[in-house]
Amino acid sequence: MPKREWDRAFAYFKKKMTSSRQAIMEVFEEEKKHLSAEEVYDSLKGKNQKVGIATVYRNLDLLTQMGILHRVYFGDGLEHYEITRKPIHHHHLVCNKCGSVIDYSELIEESEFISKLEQELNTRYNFKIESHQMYFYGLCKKCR
Amino acid sequence: MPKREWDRAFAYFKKKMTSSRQAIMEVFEEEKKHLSAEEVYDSLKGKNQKVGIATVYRNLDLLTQMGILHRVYFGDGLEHYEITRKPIHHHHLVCNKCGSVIDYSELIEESEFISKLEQELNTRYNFKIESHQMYFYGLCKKCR
DNA sequence: ATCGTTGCAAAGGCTTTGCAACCTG
DNA sequence: CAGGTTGCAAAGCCTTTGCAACGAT
Repeated sequence: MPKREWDRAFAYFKKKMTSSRQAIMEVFEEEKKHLSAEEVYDSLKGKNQKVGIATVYRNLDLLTQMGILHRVYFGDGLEHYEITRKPIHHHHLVCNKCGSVIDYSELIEESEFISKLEQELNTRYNFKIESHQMYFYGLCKKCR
Repeated sequence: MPKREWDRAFAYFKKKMTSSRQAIMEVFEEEKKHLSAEEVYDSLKGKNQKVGIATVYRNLDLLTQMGILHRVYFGDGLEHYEITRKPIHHHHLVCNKCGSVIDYSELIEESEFISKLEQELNTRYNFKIESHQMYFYGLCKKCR
């Protein structure tokens, strides 16, 4: 959020801070959820910010590489993006019927458990786990 | 695997057992991993089984709906499919650099933990969780 | 014989790319 | 000013669909 941090991050990656990028980040800060490229594009149009769809894709990709956003996938054929909020991870409950998605913050026991699990997996498979994603599929309140 | 079970399953869903379907399932049984539609298609071609790509897609979809296969997504833009092996779930370690994927079977403590977690989430969000998927991203043995 | 299934090619949907004009540091 | 960034349209991919011929029950 603080504009300073943005500038620093962009400088570090040798990227420029443009109005498109700022506008895209504002969309995520306002909507606070997982958005597809087209949803971001539409949201910008609604705010009279004329940003081409290609630019939206390019910047979602850039912001993902910078670690500011990350991709999530719910099985509907589109990539979605959400703000990376450290250190609070969140996972998703996806409704198999209506496709709605509930975000929930990792419970404390859960974070602890996963952390231990990651250590175990790192050892066992000589891996270096950097992040994880968990999806639960089922029926939501309305559809069950 | 037992052909009998297939016949029963297909009869139940009012579908016919065709040579294409049998060939597709054989590919999964032989290769025993997550395959994309095109990988299945290529594998069939290699076996001199002429099955159109559209048929591959249609049957992967059908088999998924029947619960025989399920979809997984590793972030590379393609859907992958794998055989559903009850009751042993497995999760994935995905390398951010080379894209390789390691499958590992859920550890016992893990199954237990997730099971409890699912109950908690069902109560908390009035959900009915039917399945889950977990992905760990990082660097593999070769790339770390 | 009926009705699901297949192949082919065309269409569709999401994402990427080429390139000239534009803007930031 | 130099070099990253943008918009537009075209191209690229993966996936789905229409339709006539085919095949399983």
